[in-house]
Amino acid sequence: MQPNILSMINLLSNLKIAVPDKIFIKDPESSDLGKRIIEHSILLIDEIGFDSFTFKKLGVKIGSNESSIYRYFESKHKLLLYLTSWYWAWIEYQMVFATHNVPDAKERLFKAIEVITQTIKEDVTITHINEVILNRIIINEYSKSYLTKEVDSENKEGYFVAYKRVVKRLSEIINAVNSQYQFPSSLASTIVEGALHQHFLKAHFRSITDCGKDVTPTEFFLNLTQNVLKSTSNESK
Amino acid sequence: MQPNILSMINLLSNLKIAVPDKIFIKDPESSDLGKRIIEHSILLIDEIGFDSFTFKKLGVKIGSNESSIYRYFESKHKLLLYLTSWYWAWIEYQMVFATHNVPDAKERLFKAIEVITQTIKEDVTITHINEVILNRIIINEYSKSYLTKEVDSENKEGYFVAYKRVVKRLSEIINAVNSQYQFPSSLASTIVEGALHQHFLKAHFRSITDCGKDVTPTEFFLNLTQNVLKSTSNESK
DNA sequence: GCAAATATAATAGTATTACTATCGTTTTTG
DNA sequence: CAAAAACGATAGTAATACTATTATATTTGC
Repeated sequence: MQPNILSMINLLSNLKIAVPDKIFIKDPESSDLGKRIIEHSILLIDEIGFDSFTFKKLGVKIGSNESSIYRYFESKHKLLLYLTSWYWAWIEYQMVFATHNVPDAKERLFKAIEVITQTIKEDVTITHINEVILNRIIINEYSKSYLTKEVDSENKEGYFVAYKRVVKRLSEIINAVNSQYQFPSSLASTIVEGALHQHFLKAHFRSITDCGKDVTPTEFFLNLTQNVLKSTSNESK
Repeated sequence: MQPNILSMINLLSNLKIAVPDKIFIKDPESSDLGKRIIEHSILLIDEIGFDSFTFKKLGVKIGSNESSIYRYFESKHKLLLYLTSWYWAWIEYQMVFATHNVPDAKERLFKAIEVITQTIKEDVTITHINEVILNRIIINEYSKSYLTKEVDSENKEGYFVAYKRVVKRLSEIINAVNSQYQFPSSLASTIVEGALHQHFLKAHFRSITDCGKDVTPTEFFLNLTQNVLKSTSNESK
């Protein structure tokens, strides 16, 4: 029997999303102040952008002190890594639930792409994290978390595992649909990154995207993936 | 008149405005110091990354003063916009040149994708601009030029026209190959952005890309585009 | 060839950022 | 209830991202 949507949502909201613990000094989930830091950093970054975001400004917003925030995160960069890790871990859970007990590989791929490319419409949990706004932050700021000179050492520390797991899961589903296809990882990473990009273009550079009112990034990437995998499977000898 | 001739005329007139003049205070091409600023900003950004790059450090490198550099660019952000505009205008030139006098639409698409996705191997010009290094900067820093709160106003000022022209040209070539395909702009923008991303993954996150020693981003995107356009053209009513 | 215009260099100064360090007070908990 | 942990307040630092001013060097137009 299929569990209904509501029970899945409940289960999701009760799950603690795992973020690599080297990212923070003190786990923000372990205290009230920590949760307020996360909640309001999402709101403030969305409001003024990550570049203008400072711990001092966040302190004012939450009625706390700059120095207290530094006891949770050693820098705003680490805080961004925390938020992005949380987001991708959350997406991974959505992917797993959406594809769970779906026997047909093509249907699993359809569901997975939907989870990855869709606009998050409503805040589904009752926690301090607003996923709708966090999704906007990912679209606008995610690249900044890895486009740094420290990317290789931070990658070694495991700061990007959540993101890489999402891409790997998608590439496995792609492979299950068509094991003849030569580039499952590149296709998966192109879909994940490309979805964020199409959402950005939709909001700021409409002349170079077909996504807008009528067309969604989901439609575009579903069509693209179907065509790519259909063609190659027809070629199989 | 033939379309390829129009294309060349178009390009020539666009090369003159390759870099919108509102980007700089004083045209760096107009003086020796200006050229040294461009030449060494490329080297220094590649060396230490855009985030650590400052006009003071650049001044030391070129034996000049911070205040003199500020007479050319009002901020390091504007300098990045200059470099990226120059890069995309240069790519556009390469695209038009490579597809010029190629009668077959599929062949034109092949050549265009090659120009956009290839690793730039050698510094082809004799100018102060090293395209190999500039290409690395675009891979590592381009997103930062538009992932800002000012993107809409800067877009209105025309700071991203060069980039948008490259995407539009590619989408036109896609359309010439298969006018039935529904998402030429999204496919084009996905290829342009995705190529940069695959190059980045190749260098830093090898586990989520198939691109590496054996496979190039060019191969991946050529295969993808062919499959996407083949499938849809077969469906044409 | 020389004055005027322009370009560049040198110096100083400002507000802000991204922290670190210290210390006192409040809150938690064993 | 005492010790530990958490938090707040304040101060301080080096660097950043500039602006402003003045002096000097270079180019140019007549």
